[in-house]
Amino acid sequence: MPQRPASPHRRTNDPEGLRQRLVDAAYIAFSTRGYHSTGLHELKREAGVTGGALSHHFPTKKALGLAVIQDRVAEAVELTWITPVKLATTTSDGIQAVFASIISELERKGTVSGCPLNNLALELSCQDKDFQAAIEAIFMRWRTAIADKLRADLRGSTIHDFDSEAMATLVVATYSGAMAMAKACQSVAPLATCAKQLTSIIQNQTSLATHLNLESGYPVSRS
Amino acid sequence: MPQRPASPHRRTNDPEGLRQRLVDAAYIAFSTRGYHSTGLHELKREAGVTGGALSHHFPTKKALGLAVIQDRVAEAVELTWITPVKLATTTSDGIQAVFASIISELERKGTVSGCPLNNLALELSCQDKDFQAAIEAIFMRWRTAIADKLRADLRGSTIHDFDSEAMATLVVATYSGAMAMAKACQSVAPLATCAKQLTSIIQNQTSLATHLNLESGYPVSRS
DNA sequence: GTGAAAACAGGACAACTGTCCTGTTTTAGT
DNA sequence: ACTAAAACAGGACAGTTGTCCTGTTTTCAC
Repeated sequence: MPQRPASPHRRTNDPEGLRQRLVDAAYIAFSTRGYHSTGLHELKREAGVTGGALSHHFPTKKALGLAVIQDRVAEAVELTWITPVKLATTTSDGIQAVFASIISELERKGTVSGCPLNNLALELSCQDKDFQAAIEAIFMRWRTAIADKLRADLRGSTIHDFDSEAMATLVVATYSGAMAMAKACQSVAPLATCAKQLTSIIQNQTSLATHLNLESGYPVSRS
Repeated sequence: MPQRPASPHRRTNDPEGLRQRLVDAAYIAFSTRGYHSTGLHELKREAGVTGGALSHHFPTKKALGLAVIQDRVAEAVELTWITPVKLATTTSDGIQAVFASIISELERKGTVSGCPLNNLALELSCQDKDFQAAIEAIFMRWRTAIADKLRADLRGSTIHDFDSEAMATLVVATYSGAMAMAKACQSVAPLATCAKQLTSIIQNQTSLATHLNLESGYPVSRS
């Protein structure tokens, strides 16, 4: 009698690869359709994995969600925001470039599914302490990176009353909210508008601070 | 034989009141726990209604969600944002008052469950066209109300290069995003920071425009 | 080679989801 | 008073949810 059945579904053990496939599929699903709207059976089908494999790598749905946040969402923020801003010549330029990149990407794919971090933040922050902590850490890192860049911009010019942390918070908040509005009206218009406003504000703010720093009553006229 | 049983659950028909109770309970549940995280059985228990009553007033969960958005969420935006801003002496004052009011309310209740409109927008916009349209309409009304107030502020002073619509978009986006950050870190700090930044920006922007409008190189010193 | 642990397969399971259905009671028109 | 419709009661229903369980296969240390 065959201990090995006729065609016993040959498989190649690849724990790392399987895990990546799972988290990838979950990241896409959670980001677009939402965490609670995505069933695990549905997810298993999309990722091409069985229940045994899923429960082996992630004993609960929460563990999978946490992995998505810490691995994929954090990475996405790093790639689309933090690195481009850090590499840009100035914060204003970096922000403008990031917005432009995201807008063109959205126009290419047709629909606005929103910022993955924001989507999961609003859905999960109040539901679980671990989710909240993981998401908060990403927001913190994001905000800090922009604040650092803003401070680097002002290196040399001795300006006192410019709050880099506050401005970084404004930038992150404005982007998040603009993306929410873009998702609500399925249009990139709010993003384009806020991008323009933000760069204008930062440039005004920094140049204004520079002028005030001259401690005289009149600004430097540029004509 | 008793056609009328011993104690046959006397009830008082009150279609309007029952509907209100249902939408109220659903508004609270959807705003805090989310649309998909709220089961209808759970909701029936909280509202104190039976399945028959629920399905009579709202044949589907979507119908209930739509009623929550159009009745309660729209009203909430009207009460907490549009009316206060409209009644304020200036847009900047109105915005500051709204933020202060919301912040103190959040501090009183201890937890940050987020902006109801934003919560439902991110959860439902991509899921259903009707939801998206209803939410988009509220965003539109919100933004337009602020833009109108900004234009009213500038009545008299002939300023050309101030885009009220863009500034209104910025205000709504910044508030939405700040509330999202506040929810993510369970702190009102982002709201307080963005409130300060916003009022500063509006005042700088309008006064700067006024100064530029003088078409001279120096601003009006106020001392 | 042998044993043990890791890596998977495949399905069972109870709990829950939203919807619907059959009755009963109240209301209102005539 | 009679009747039809509206307003509810209470539960049944099939589908789905996340989790868990028993096997089988691969890997690896010794």
